[in-house]
Amino acid sequence: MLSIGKLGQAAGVKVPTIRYYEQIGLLPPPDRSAGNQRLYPRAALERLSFIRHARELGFPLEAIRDLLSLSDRPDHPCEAVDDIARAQLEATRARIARLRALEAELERMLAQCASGRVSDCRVIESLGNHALCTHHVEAV
Amino acid sequence: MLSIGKLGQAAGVKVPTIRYYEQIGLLPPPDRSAGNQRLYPRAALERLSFIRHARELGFPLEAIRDLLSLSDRPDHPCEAVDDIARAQLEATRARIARLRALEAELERMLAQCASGRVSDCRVIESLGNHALCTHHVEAV
DNA sequence: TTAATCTCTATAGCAACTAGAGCTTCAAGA
DNA sequence: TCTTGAAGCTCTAGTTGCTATAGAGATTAA
Ligand SMILES: [Zn+2]
Ligand SMILES: [Zn+2]
Ligand SMILES: [Zn+2]
Ligand SMILES: [Zn+2]
Repeated sequence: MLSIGKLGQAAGVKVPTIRYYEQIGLLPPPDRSAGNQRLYPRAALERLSFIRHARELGFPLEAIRDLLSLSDRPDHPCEAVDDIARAQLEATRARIARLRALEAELERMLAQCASGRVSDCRVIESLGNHALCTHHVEAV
Repeated sequence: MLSIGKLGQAAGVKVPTIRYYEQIGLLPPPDRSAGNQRLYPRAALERLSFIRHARELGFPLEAIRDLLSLSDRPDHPCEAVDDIARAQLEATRARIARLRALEAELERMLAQCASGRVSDCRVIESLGNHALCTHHVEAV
């Protein structure tokens, strides 16, 4: 059995985060010691590592909740799992596309600035005048 | 003079957002009508458009606050302005790099899945077993 | 004049944690 | 056995950048 601190260390998750996951129902409440401290079985480490890995990949907690409950049904087809992963891939690609447009605009602004006085700064000018943008992406 | 609604429409910013910007000191409190409604001069539209454009480019509000106060000193050198923009460019590039690594890992997971049962799903397996990842990026 | 539309303040909520206060429990050394 | 310090407990509030709601008052058009 693991204390919350050991579990956190083993999974690479901070202690308050574990308690937070329990609070929102992502981790089941574990048994307690005589002194009311949480004691986790080995299985909790697997589950928490799964969550951590999915978080690193950008899955929102709601998606992770679904993935976890799907993984409890090993005999079902994995279509729903793959759908969630595909949605995450799509979201990731959309964010990349948006950020690349922002990168290009920032680069352009900086390249045009001759680094003189603020009154001549192309960065300030471009920010103030939307029309100076060659391309534009709406918020996603 | 513009009402808050007209200002919001003109700048493409929602009314509660304008009030929020005033609350956090990003926009100066405007004069009020006899009936206590906000009345904005034309200059407020410029300022708000500047903020909106910077937000679209991903600048955090704190950076925008700095940009605005720098733009009030036209005779100063624009170094500090360019520094902020460069920092934003760097942050954008870092996020892109991270997202591209995530994209690759999601692609790999999905490509390897034969779409059978959950017990054989490579997506679930990869999420559960960190060691299956070929590359990895720490959170930024 | 009356109805529709705006605007006002204040409060609460979102994601996904993080930090702190003030307390209790536990493990190891003297 | 006692003591000390780390680790644990609960609860609340803060983070970022808004958005939503409620209930009231102001303004405008027909
Ligand atoms: Zn410049
Ligand atoms: Zn632009
Ligand atoms: Zn699958
Ligand atoms: Zn991985």
